[in-house]
Amino acid sequence: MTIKDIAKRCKVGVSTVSRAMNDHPDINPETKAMILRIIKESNYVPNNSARNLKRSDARAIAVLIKGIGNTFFNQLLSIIEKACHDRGYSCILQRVEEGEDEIDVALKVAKEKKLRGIVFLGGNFSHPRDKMLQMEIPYVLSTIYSTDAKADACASVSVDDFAESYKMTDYLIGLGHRRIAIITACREDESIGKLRLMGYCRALEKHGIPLDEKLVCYMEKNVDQYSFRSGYKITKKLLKRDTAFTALYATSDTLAIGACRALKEEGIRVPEDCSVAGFDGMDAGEFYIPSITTIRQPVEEIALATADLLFEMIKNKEQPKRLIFDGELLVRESTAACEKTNI
Amino acid sequence: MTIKDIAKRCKVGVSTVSRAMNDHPDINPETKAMILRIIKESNYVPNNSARNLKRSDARAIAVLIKGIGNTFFNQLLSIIEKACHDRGYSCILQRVEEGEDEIDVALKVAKEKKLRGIVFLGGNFSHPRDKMLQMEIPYVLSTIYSTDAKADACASVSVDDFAESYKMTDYLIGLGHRRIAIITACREDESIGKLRLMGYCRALEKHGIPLDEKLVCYMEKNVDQYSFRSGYKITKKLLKRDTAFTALYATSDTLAIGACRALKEEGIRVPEDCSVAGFDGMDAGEFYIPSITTIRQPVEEIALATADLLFEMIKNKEQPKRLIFDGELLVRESTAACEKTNI
DNA sequence: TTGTACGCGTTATCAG
DNA sequence: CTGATAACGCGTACAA
Repeated sequence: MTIKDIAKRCKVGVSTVSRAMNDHPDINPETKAMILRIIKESNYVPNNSARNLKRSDARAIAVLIKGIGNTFFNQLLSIIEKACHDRGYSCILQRVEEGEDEIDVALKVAKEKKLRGIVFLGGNFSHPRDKMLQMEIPYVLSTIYSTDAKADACASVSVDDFAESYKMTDYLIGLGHRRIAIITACREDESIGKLRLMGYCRALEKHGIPLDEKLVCYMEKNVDQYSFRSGYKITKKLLKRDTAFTALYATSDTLAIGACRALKEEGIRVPEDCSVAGFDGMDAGEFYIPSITTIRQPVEEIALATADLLFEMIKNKEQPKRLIFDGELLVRESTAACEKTNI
Repeated sequence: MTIKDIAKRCKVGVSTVSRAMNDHPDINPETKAMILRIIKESNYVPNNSARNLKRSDARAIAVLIKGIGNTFFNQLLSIIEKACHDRGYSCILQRVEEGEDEIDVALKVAKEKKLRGIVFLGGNFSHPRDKMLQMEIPYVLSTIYSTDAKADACASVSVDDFAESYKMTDYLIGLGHRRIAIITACREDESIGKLRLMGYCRALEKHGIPLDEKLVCYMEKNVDQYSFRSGYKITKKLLKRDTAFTALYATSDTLAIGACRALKEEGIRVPEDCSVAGFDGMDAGEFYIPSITTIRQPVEEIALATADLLFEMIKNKEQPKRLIFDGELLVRESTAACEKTNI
């Protein structure tokens, strides 16, 4: 069943059928209606490959995700996909393995699939400039940001991870905590992980609290990074170090939940003996017992803005820009004032 | 940059280039090496659309997911995608909206994308026979199953939801519970939701416990079905009914977690005042406090078997078959012996 | 407003 | 072993 068969059945030329399908203006509305009806009856579906071959591009974008286990991305993806759908675009999901270079992957699929744009979710985003320049189609980093100075040219949508992380640390300090452990990304991180760590450091500094490296727990590289298990394991390790702390700031809600479990198993109560805070504002943290104090990222807004920005860049060739949304400190059950005055 | 350009650069015909790219036997190894080198140097990537247009099929399968929020599917997807990758197949992710008909979607994308096979995740799978017959390419239901009698013709890989649900209910009864509430799928469910409910009913029956409809909580349709929030809301409603129960069996771990939160807010302790059990064996349940007693589905095995079965059907045109894996009852902290003897 | 004919980039079938 | 050439299904100048 091809466009020719439909043309025959309708007793018209193929171009007329094509016009009917693609909402072209130059067509008699009646012929169009008739053709559309017959198409439906014959349940004919145009061959995508042939269309794309003809069209210079595929009317599609791709979302590249590094670290797909991360539930946080699912919500984003969901909304972005809908935004594409509404605009008549296809949305191709492409996962990037932990070790892979996202730009290489992007370059390849962009050519292969003739994409019009790309959204990057997750991963470290620091790449040599010449590589970035190879990217000829618009792209947006969503909920990530490169700490790289050269990165200003990148379009991105996110919260200000540095400021939000500062906010959380400041809040913990305000509760009287002085010895605050942090679970952060791997040492090599040049993205939000680093920014969140920097926010933490800055807050300590402002309050005249010296940074204790023994309280900084880096995630392992190439392991399921922001996962329950990761938070659990790291906290267990931290406890073995025998370094006192009255608060634990995990840089994601999943990590925080894993941490709570580890603390509980060692007989440490949250928040009575130790406060725990997360980041992201995921559902899981809301229903956890105790519910997790966190920074809520406005996921819907971020996702919508990501799509809007990308499509603006596609349509109007606008310059890339950096959009920043406010996070919200959600104080819940897992944090409390510091009782111990002399640690 | 097309195959022709490469041919020119290499001073050979296009067919030779094609042969080099596609590992055809009839080619001089040296020419091949040379061509491959030049391809790499020019960083040329063949146009997928053109390939697929020529090829009768796209060397791709699709995974159709209904209810993508469900974290459970992510693990499956991850493994299935890898299996595809290893076999040189593309894996296309296609989400199905809650109200959509998965077969319609499948039929459409199968044609559009010239797929070789389809995996279905989630959703109710009861469709009129003639519709099923329209599916000309192999397909496998993974972790779902149709309760429809006509469904025997479907290939499927899952646990025996009926038996596993029976197992869980039987375990709770063994702890001395008599009044066991259940959170189950929506009333219209004809898939695993119904099976799990049936397993529950059967277990009660075996032990001579009459079914109390007031203890059966159906999820709402068209709402994020197996979610934390859903479990939370339903449990709140259940508590308002003022019907006594000493155990609550939620048919997914996420539901169970939401339920625990609701119970806690009403001052009901888990497991002291009320036992809570889940289903699936997801990470979230393991790290929850209290950790959730559950039936673990062997996700990796199921995913692997799904891919194996599908590719067998694609390659050898094997008959569809039904594969069943054993679930595992994981007794954790959320369940305990029933203390109250006279309810 | 409609139809004809060409070409998009690739692979497969030939004939050399 | 290699090269020319005909499809694949569709969109679109261009002619009618």
